[in-house]
Amino acid sequence: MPLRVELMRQGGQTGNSRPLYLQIRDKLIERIRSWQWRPGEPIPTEPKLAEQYGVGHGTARQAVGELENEKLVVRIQGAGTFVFQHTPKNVMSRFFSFFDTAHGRIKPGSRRATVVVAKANAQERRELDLDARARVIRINRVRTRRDRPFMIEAISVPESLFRGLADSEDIPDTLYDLYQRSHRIHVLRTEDHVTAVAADRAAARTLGVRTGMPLLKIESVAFAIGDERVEFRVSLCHLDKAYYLAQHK
Amino acid sequence: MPLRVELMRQGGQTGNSRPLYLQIRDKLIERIRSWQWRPGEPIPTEPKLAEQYGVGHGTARQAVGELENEKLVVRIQGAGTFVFQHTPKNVMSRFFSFFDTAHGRIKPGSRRATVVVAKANAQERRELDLDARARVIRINRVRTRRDRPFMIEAISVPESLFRGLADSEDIPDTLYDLYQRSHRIHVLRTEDHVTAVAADRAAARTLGVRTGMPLLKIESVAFAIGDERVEFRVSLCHLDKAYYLAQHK
DNA sequence: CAGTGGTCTAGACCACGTG
DNA sequence: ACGTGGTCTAGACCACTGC
Repeated sequence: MPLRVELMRQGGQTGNSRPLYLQIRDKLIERIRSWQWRPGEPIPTEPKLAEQYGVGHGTARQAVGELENEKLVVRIQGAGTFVFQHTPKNVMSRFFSFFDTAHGRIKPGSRRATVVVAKANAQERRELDLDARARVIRINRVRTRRDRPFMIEAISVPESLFRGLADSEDIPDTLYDLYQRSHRIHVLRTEDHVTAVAADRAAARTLGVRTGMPLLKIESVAFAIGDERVEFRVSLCHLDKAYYLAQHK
Repeated sequence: MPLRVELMRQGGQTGNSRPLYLQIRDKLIERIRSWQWRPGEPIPTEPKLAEQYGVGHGTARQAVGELENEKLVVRIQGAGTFVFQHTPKNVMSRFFSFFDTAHGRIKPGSRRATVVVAKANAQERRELDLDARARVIRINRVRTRRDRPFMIEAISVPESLFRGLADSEDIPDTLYDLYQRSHRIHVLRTEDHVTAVAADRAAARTLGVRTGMPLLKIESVAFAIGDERVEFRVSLCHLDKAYYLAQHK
């Protein structure tokens, strides 16, 4: 028996007349967020969604179009509509915005990753919206470029959302695909606060530069479905013949 | 007599079957680019566009929707659809991405603007796609924050696109609205290359910091309709309790 | 109140991917 | 060949703006 859902029609006297396609959008997002449809899996076809929700196919289509704009699904003509799946490749191209002046996007390596669990400090609590007693998992590592260190990353995530992450054998180059695969956390966007700082003694030694050398400092928060803050990251970069790319539209 | 335009219908045997709504989108963009419809002015209503191009209203609507996504027009329900108009306010919020750690977006002032015309150097020719003999207009100025210098801007634009700009009485705080108003150049996006550098003697003196102080350096190219490169800008910023914001989606 | 853009429907056909 | 998403049509009604 086909599932049917009641929606607030425009004619309703409640004044609660959010457009049908947005109400359906919300329900579809919830079905993705709740893991009913998993990354890489097809969602029902547009005619089926139209039938399930008792609307015309144009309206169902409009709802799916919203999900597509928010990059929650990918439509492939002739094949179907699939829940967006983070992969190392697309995570890199979407969220890793460091480029070599001559040779395109930097393909970073990784070194010396350490993982610890601790009580969240004030900055972590603020950036991740945590309460005073919350704990975080901290990942520290050095990223390399042509096998030489160029960036120090200090990553903090709420322990409550990432149970088990601290026990991981090793930390892969890209995390957002891991977050999605293993922790059902679907990162949709990041916000980077960028400044320039002088290398302190420790950073200088790690990066192989002189103390006082100008470094790019990026404080970044990642947001998941529902604009939930799920990761705080501080990166210190020594950019030699390289740059950080930002676009404004 | 109503204007009629011939479009390539899908049935056409040429194999040239670009969707109607995209063909119409192109024609609408051209009418905006050519100044037939000016910034702030309404474009024809959707029923009129449908009639002009001999398509259903849904198709005309889809074409206008594309323009809206590209921020070339603004739709206002009940009123009409208007060519997007840059204003100091919206230029700031869209393209000036410097924030005070405590108090939101920085509202910069401006000092000591100088304007000169010269032969384009190698970097300008590369960034602006100019040939060897091309000339540029260079604007140099110091931007202030709470009345103190915090950023040095060196702006270069092709003389061929900005005739008369060099004779301007004074340079306003925001340029993209001026470019649109006085030179018919509609900036749609910018691409920023960000690095950290040490302040040299001149920069340090201008910004009131010690030589060697880490500064944010931003090399930015502005693109207009048709992805034409229309401005190259180098900014040197001393960010004290402030940051540059970038978002990735 | 007339006219604008916004939502919704139903149906037709096209382009494409898969089996 | 079939089923998917993509395009296009025609018509109805709603929500909003401005006269």
